[in-house]
Order: sequence, then structure tokens, then C-alpha cells
Amino acid sequence: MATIYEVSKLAGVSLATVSRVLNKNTPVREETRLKVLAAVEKLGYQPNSVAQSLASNRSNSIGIVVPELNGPFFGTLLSDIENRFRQAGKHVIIAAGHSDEKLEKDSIAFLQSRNCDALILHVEAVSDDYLVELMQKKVRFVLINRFVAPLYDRCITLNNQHGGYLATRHILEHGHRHIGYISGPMWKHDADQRYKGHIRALTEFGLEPSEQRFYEGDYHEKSGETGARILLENDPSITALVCANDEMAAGALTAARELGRELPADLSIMGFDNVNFSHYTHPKLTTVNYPVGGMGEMAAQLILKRVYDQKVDAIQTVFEPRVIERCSVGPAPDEA
Amino acid sequence: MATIYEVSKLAGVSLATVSRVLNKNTPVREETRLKVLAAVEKLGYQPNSVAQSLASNRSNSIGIVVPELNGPFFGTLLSDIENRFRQAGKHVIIAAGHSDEKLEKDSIAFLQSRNCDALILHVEAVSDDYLVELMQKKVRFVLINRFVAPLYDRCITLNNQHGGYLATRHILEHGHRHIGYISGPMWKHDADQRYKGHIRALTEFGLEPSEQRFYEGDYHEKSGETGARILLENDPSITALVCANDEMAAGALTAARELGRELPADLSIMGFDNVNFSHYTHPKLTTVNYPVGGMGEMAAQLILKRVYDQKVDAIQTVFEPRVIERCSVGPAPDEA
DNA sequence: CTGTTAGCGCGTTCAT
DNA sequence: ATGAACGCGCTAACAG
Repeated sequence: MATIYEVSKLAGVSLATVSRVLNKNTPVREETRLKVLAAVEKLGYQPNSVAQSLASNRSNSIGIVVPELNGPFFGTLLSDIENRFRQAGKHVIIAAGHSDEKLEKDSIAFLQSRNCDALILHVEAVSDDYLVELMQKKVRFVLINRFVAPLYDRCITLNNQHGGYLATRHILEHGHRHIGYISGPMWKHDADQRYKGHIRALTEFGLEPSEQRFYEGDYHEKSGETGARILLENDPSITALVCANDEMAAGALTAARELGRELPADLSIMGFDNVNFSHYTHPKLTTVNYPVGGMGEMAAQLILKRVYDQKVDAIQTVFEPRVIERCSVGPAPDEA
Repeated sequence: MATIYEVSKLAGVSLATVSRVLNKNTPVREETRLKVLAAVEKLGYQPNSVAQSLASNRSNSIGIVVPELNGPFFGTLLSDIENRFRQAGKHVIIAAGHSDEKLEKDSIAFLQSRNCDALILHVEAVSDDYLVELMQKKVRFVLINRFVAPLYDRCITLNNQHGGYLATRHILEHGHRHIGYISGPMWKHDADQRYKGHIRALTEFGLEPSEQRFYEGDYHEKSGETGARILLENDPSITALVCANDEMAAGALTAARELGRELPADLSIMGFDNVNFSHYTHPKLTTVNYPVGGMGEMAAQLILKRVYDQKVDAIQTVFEPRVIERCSVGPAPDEA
């Protein structure tokens, strides 16, 4: 790898001049500019960004922490963030937090130690206090899918509670009155919120939430299958299952079919997230849209604006969910 | 962020000593070691990895280039690689190449400029020559899903041709003789190989490949749908569709159902890759397994061994595909 | 407009 | 066993 020094020698100028033409921040005479460029070209010179970063305390890179690298949800999130930054000439460093407090903190520390100019965090295990401290330490970051009051202006969130409400209301409007609910892990903020929305819809229709009709899953397919089986066997009167995400809904689909239920004639199933496989299922899943893409891009915009002082379109921090009607929800069967 | 200098001052030792206790590479008296550790603890000191990297020409980070960040396939790949490295204390920097020559080269340059100790490349657009040059420049890297002869010992590949062969043979063994094929973009090595395998199976069973029964898709769902529709309308005698990946197979499923075909009674459909949504489809997709996970982990192992001199389990570079039987393939219907 | 110089934070000789 | 000093490759004052 050629260094800036070799370029300066070959171009017959000082090393600072090379830096200047490359960074275009100080006027340079056209003639010498061309000499430098020629030398750069000839040597195939490429600035060492590690050195750049050390010297300038800027890295043009943004760190991202997500719980998992796989899964349809985070895939789209990462992809959209990367796209937005790429077209701004910034780069992205990704770390997986695995919903584990220690790993999340490690990931954040790692990204900081890499001199990231800013972070985008989708973290679940660290406390609100930890995040507030992070802010006080002047770390630049944006939170995705989590709201912490003192950080209100850097939280990109979905109105999860409203989403939970909409899902259940959609079911209620189809006439169902015996409704099972399969939640995510209740210690996760979004799972909690979605469930609160569910309760609100129930109450609005004069129904009582019941222990019997609640199952706490883990957002993975298997737990949807288990949950559906347990709920349906405990209470055969259930005509609809509201699931806190699509993975679990897919599991519920499987369980229901194995129990001989006709879908959606005997049983309606509702998902949440609208991940990209939700229309591969049979019947195609009715679900609540989670605008991941838009939210990822917005996080990127926020950083472009606040950290890099770029002019960007209007910033929006709260996103609204909406029901996506497909084929897994039907009218409630007549009572026998 | 505290620096090593502040630690040394607080511990009352030289800056070099701090470096030594942290890197454990030179004996240090226990007493001073503890003093240093105490200071580190007190200041919450964390080495600046950018500076470390500049000084030592080592970064403990591995760069990865994949075509896309989303999609079930790359998600698992990235995830498994990250896991393996995390438990070895290494970190991962990810870039998307978007199957575009310029972007792939940019990504590689970016990762090099970040001083990555090694790269894992899943690239499709750059030429073999380019990769060979890269090797000659002493860049350390491993290739995934691509075989380049001069780089034979750093290629982790799936026997794609054999996979294509197995897929079609599986169909042939079910009695089908009128078989449509929906390929990936033929300029991609794997698409080409899979198709070659298809031809080989056909030939083995005494069948001629036919223009009429071939459609070149782009590995995305939509093209599977389009392809299936075109093939089935052009040649209604077709009783089975072999698709070069699961996404396109999912599209084909949709098209077939819309054309009123009973699955798998009227029409069998075969996928490839066994991505994680392939059992969400209806009927559940019969497909060829692509051991992504194992291959990603193996790439990591290779680097751990060759770049970091760690002892690892046996290295395997060629992986074998196998048919995963589910429900989308049935016996050929009796000829009318 | 351009060259000189001093760091950025750390690893690593070379002495001691 | 420990400290002083140099250099990694680059940016950012400061002169001129």
C-alpha cells in the first residue's frame, strides 16, 4: 500500500498539499492539483482510513447494533440503513447484541473504540439509565424501536401499542369474541406495548382479558406453535389467535392445521411485523405492518443531519402501524 | 475517553508498562501489574482500537462482503460467521457488494483501508483475474461460493453442479419427463453450475434439454412467478418445475396456484437452498439443502487458522448438497 | 497557495 | 522488569 508520503515525493510537493487536494478543503493551484492526482493515480494510492481516523477524530463510519444478523426483520433494517449511508459516502459497521446485556455493551464499546461518528442502536437488554449515561458521555446515537423519555429526540419508534390495538380490533371487528393472545417475551418493551394495546381493544369491546387465553412466547416460530396448541387445547372455544409477531403466527398456522382447524373458516390468525415471508404462508398472513425500511432510513437521516450537518428531508420519529389484510382472518364462525 | 497516558500517570508507571500488562506479552512484576489494572478499572479505560491498529498493523477485525444484507440466505451466513469470530474475540465489518463490480471493488477497498486482518468474500461481479491479483498483492482472503483454480485452497464452495443434478434427478425419479427449469442469472457462477447439473440429469435419463422449457430468472420471487406462468402457458404438458432457488420456487408456487394447478398432484415444484422460510410455504417446499451455516463457520475457521495461527478443527472446503424432501414434489400424473 | 511541524493513541525497539 | 523515544499514516494549525 502506497502512503501519502510516497505520493508527495512523486508529485514533488509537500505531504500536506496531497492531503489538501484529496480532502478538497483548502484551495490548491490547479496545476499542482493535477500533479498530485496523477501521482495518486500512478501509485494506486488509497488513504489509510485508520490513520485518517486517528488524526482527524472522524471515521465516516456509523456503528449499528441489532439483536441478530439473520431474520427477515433485521435484514431489511440493515439493508436500508446501509443503502442510505452508502449514497452519502459513509460506511457502516455492524455488531450483534444478541439481546444480552453484556454483549450489547461489548458491541457498543467495540463500535466506540472504532471511532464511529455515531451509532444506531436496536438494543433490548441494556437499561434506560445506561443509555442516558451514554448520552451524557456525549456519545452520538439514535435509538430504534425503543423510547426513553430523556432521549425523546433521538428515538425512532413504532407506535407498538397502537399496533397491538389495531390487530385485536381487526379481529374483534370480524366478530370474534373468544380470542387467544401469543405475546413476545414480556420483558421486551415492544412485547409489553403490543400486549397493552391488545388489552385496550378488548376492554373497548367490553371483554375481560383472561389468563387462560394468554401465552408468553419468545418471538420464535416454535413458541408460536406450542402456544397455539396449548391455548386451543385449553380452550376450544377460541376462534381467533392474535400473535405478537409473524414468526409465531407462522408457527400457530402449523399447529392449527395439525389440530385439523380449517383456516380461516374455523380459526383466524393475526400476525405482526409484515416481514417479507408473511405472504409465502398459506393462507397468506393478515398482519400489522411495521415500516422497518422507513424507520431505518430515518435513523440514517437523523444522523446525517445532526452529526454530518447535511440537509435532509423532514425528520419523523414516531411511525404508525396499519393492518395489512390478507387471507388468514375471516369472520367468526356462528356459535354452535 | 481515557487514554493510555492517563492510565500510566495514575498508576505511576510508564506508558509502555501499561501497554505491556494489557497485551500480556512481556513479563511485568505482579505488584505493578495490579497498580495498572486498578488504574484501568478506575478510569474505565478502553484501548482505542484505531490507534492500536495503526501502531500494530493488526486490527482483530475481519471484513465481509456479501451481495445483500437482507434475504434469508445472507442473514444466516453473516450470523454464523459473526458468532464464530465473536467467540474468538475478533470483530466483523460488513459491506454490501450488491452484485455490482464497482460496488464490490469499493467494498473491498473500504475493508482494506480499515486494516482488516482478512476478508471473507461472497462476490459475484468481479473477475477471477481481479481476485488472483488480490492474492498476489498479499491480501488475505477467503472466497465463499466461488471456485477460482489458482485460489483453490481458499475457496469454500458448495458443489452446485451436483446440487442441480440432484434436484432434477429427484424429479425424474418421481416419474416426471416434462420438466421446466427456471434458472438464476446465467452470468452468475452458481446459476450456471446448477443448470449444468440439471442438463446432466436430463441426459442421464435420455432426455433432451429444450429452449421451450427454460426460463432465465433473477433469483427473486417475482421472476419465479413470471417464469412459471410463461413456461406453463407455452407448454401445458409440463408436470414439474425445477427452480434454481427457493425464492423463485415460492413465486412459481403462487403462479401455479393462480393457474388452477393442484400441488403437487398436477404439478411438482422443486426449490434450491433450503432457506429458512421454505417450510412456511404451502405446500412445504421440497428443496436442496445449502449448508450456509457450516460454510460460513468454515470460512471463519480457515482465517482463524491461517491468519491468527489458532488451532482449529479440520478444514473442509467443498460442501455437498442434499435433497430435503417435503411436500411440493409428487409422482408424475398419468399421461392423459 | 504551499511547506513545516506537531500531534492523534498506541506498540515496540533499545537501553537501563 | 521498566522507561524513553520513535514511528504507524494522516490531518490541522501555523508560518511564510
